Amino acid sequence: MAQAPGPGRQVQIAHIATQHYLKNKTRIEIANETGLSRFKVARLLDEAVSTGIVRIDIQSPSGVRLDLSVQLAERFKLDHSVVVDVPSDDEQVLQARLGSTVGDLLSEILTDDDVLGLTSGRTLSAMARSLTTLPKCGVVQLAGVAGPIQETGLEIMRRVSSLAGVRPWTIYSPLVISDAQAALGVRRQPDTAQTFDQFPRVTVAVGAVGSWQPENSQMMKNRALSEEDRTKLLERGVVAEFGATLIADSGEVIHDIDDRCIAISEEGWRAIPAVIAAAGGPSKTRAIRALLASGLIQGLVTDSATAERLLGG
Amino acid sequence: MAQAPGPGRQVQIAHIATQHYLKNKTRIEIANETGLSRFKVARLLDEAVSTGIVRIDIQSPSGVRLDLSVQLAERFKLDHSVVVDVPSDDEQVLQARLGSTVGDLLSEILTDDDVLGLTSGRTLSAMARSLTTLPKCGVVQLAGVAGPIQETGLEIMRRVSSLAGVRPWTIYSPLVISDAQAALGVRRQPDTAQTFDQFPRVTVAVGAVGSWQPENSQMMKNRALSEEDRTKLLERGVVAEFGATLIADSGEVIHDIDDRCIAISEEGWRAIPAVIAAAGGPSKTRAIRALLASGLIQGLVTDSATAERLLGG
DNA sequence: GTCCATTTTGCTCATATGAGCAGAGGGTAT
DNA sequence: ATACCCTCTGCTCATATGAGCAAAATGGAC
Repeated sequence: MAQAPGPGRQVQIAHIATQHYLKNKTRIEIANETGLSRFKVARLLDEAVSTGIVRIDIQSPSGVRLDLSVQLAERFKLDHSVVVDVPSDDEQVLQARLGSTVGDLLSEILTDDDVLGLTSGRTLSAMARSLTTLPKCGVVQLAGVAGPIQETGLEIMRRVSSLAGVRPWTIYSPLVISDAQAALGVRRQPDTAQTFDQFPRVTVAVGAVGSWQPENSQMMKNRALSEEDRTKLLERGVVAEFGATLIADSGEVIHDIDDRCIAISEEGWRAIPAVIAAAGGPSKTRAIRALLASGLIQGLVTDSATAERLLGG
Repeated sequence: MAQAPGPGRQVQIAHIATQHYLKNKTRIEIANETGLSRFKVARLLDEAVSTGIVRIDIQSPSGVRLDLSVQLAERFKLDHSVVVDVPSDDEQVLQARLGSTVGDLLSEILTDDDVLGLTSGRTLSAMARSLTTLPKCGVVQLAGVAGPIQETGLEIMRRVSSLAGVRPWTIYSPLVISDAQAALGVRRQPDTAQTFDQFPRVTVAVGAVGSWQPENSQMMKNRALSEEDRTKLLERGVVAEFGATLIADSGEVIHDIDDRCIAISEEGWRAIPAVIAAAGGPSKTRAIRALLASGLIQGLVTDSATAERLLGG
């Protein structure tokens, strides 16, 4: 007689469920109080959940979308996943929110023993502005400045290392150089060489994501990249950049201009135990998906609309 | 360091809570998968609930307000309590809904061994109309017909006993008689006397509630009650009637016209193991409260607005 | 670097719980 | 009334869990 329970039974179930789930009584205590066996109480509690009388939800009291965060972490095998609601479509608001969230995450994760690696970008600028405290960890710049405005990237390094109370390892160079020969010259400069020497020591890294298709990337705007360069790379299937690492939809890394870039290499990324990307918005979803497919990252901080797109298909 | 958890810890808590509460993994299984101790997992699960990340609610998937039902039962020490949402203020809609609900409750409770006692009233008419099946229990009319329309009360008895497949014990009499002497005569009639003889056998009773203050009562309209009668009884503090049993706010039963009434007595009610009242609406709330205070009933079927008024103070 | 206070952690052992099963109970057909 | 099938119930025993406590860890003051 698997029919729906009548009102009396429903109230009985609700009473027992209230005692257990809301008042933390054991099944044996409830059995003693109601005259039922503990087996019967257990079955009624199971029924309370299966009929929807008891509903257990993972809520998000603090604005972090915990449900989506857990789903992303499981789907993409991430060690760190934080999804936040961002009520505005404005890209600056989004970057500010993602920046402050990844800053909060770093404050939790980092210890004095860590070495923090950073790329550049507006999301990381927002992160640097929102941070208020860091442990005394190392701070290493992982890539030259992607965009036309050098000062922004250097401001990130200045601010973060100041909070950590350490001297930063910086790169006074653009991200992309006109030719491989000149890039060799840049890498030979003592300051840059010393920073590159720090790359293997990095234990936690945070990077922004550039999108090539659709175009939303500081690197693409870099004048050392000719129109021919861009066309060729798009034809090769580039859809994302992480530092200067170029990635196709499949996750394949495309190495065509590695020798012209002043940034950590693919192998360098893969040697870092905890790599976290901070990015979101409709124009970056494809790029984020490609980055996830590359296996380069162990963490992602994004917004809920992007998370839903990533999870949906 | 009792500060709010950061985003990373919140997601960790949400992950663990998801595994336990939604995927039914034990604390030991989760400990093995995450590398944490089972004690730590237990503490994180406690924190999930205390911070509101996990929320456990008693829902009402079927229209029975289980939360209010449980609260009423606990507050007023009721064995049976069913509260339903009634979206309309119309009294007929309310009575129909309460009638069908108490019918459902009876279908659950009654067995062949029971003897069902019934008063009259529109709520019980609705109950009789909505019932589709009953066990082969006895059916006893507990009170003469309160209102001016005799046929309605008899229709309840006819229909209910037909569903039970038994011959009903009826009372062909009004509820109130002009004087005690005449009432003695009515009780001496063989059919009525035999029905009264069944009263001690009743195991489950359902009654509607009449309100005297504010006035919403079929009994008050009974022409055997003079204006002087009514005035005197109101002065004595009557606010409710149950069958013909008159009750004051305090729950005290007022016996002034017992000898003129053709109905089960207070002692008769108190001898029945399961007495259920079915009533609701703003005009009956005070009466229901008085009835609850009397200790005459072990069950109540009402609407959610009335339940909230009863619970509110 | 040391000391102290507070918080966090892992433990023992008694109690709570669940999975699978055998027996009891209920309903329907004959 | 009896037989049969399905559902429900209470059981055993291995496993899960919690309360209270001692030890370890952490952070701040000096």
